[in-house]
Amino acid sequence: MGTSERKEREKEKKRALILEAAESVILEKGLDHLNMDEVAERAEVSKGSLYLYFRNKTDLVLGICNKASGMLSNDIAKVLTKDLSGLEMIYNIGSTFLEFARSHPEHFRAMRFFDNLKDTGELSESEYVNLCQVNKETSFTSMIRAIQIGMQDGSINSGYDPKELAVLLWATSQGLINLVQMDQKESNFNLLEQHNIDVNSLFENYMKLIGCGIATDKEISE
Amino acid sequence: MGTSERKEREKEKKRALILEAAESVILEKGLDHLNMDEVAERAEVSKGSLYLYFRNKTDLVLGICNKASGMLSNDIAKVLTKDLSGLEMIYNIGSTFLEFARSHPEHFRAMRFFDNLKDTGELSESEYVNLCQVNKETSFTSMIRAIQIGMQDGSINSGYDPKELAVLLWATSQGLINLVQMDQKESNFNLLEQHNIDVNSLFENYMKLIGCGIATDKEISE
DNA sequence: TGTACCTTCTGACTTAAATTCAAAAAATGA
DNA sequence: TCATTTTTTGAATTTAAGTCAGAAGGTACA
Repeated sequence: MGTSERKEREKEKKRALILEAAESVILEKGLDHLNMDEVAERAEVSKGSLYLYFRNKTDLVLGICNKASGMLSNDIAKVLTKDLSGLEMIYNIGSTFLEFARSHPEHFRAMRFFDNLKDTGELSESEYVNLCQVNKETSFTSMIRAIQIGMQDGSINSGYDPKELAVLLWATSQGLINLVQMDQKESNFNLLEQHNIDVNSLFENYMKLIGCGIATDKEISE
Repeated sequence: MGTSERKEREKEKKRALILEAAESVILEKGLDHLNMDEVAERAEVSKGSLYLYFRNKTDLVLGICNKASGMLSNDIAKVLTKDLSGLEMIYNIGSTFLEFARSHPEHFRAMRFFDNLKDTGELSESEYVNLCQVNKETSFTSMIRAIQIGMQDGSINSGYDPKELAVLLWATSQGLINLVQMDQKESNFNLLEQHNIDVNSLFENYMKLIGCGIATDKEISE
């Protein structure tokens, strides 16, 4: 009867609508001022309806994390299509990551929210958990790919296990970006500002530091 | 009349008592199941009293963060008293950091809570904010010191700005430790486990990666 | 010792926000 | 058109933080 398919589609559309409403709240007020009443109001549905489309608030935020991590993993995947050496790809992925966090800070925060949930072990039964995880894995796989390419083309030192190196790059760049993001909010006391450190120079030095560690000797001398 | 001093001391004692109660809840149930009723019960005071000693829940958690960051900064300061090269000190500080996070995961989480507050810009008017920040600065300063020592004794490449390098090391090791901590909680999907990566080997490789970047050539050849 | 005053403590109350659910409204299909 | 199913609603519930008027306990001085 085909009706059910249409309904399914409409349901998805509405779900997307609610997500957009939630995003708009987040962009305006920040993730930790997200509240269900306001989402309902902006999405022009009743509060009760939200819960027909999302299991709970966490589920809703994970929905946003899913969009966010999807965007990021796309951006990262694009790097692999460029005509670059593996090492350059790694640099590029790093910039992409940083650029994403700077231009979508609240989305980036939603991704951290997901990580935090994992950290506390309370992942709930959100269907988005798997989607988020897949997005993350996808980005991560791109990273591994770039490293493998670099090992093949001789731009990256083959002495490391590609996966392990990918984890290292992932974790360290995440740490760096978190710090940068934290420092953007003004406060009476923040590392970068206080020590007069420029983000771009910091990032370059990160690349240099990492670069020294992973590039082949040939590459370094250039 | 001296009474007020005694009272002040007693007030501090009680404050510490409440903090301990809160810590015990956190150790048992995790930071995000901390609730004021339970703290009151364990500290054997009324709920209202909590608010005589702490402005609000955030203030209480920052009190714990203060303890935590104090412990960590002490541990780190100790490294500087050892008879080591600057580069070895940096390694040591890294291990100290990792070790701290592994043995006091909830305290470490409380420190992240502080960072998160800074991130969202809502530091409230907790008196602990400054204390936490000072602790952090202290650790950070130890790091700078170690780097300077290393540049003097020739174990660390002088090509970097010590502060900037310290920020890099700080941020990247934080990122790495966050990842490790996340992965400790079991979940159906986590990077390290899934890719069969051992934490110790990961950490060693981090040191190696970083080491290549910051050590002097002389040092590397050894 | 009694009493006025001050400080600290208490727990019932208020508030805010997430979540539920019985009943209303809308859609479906014979 | 009308019975049945699906979807929506918003008032009610729940939970946990935070408040505050009054109780309890101290202190000082006659």
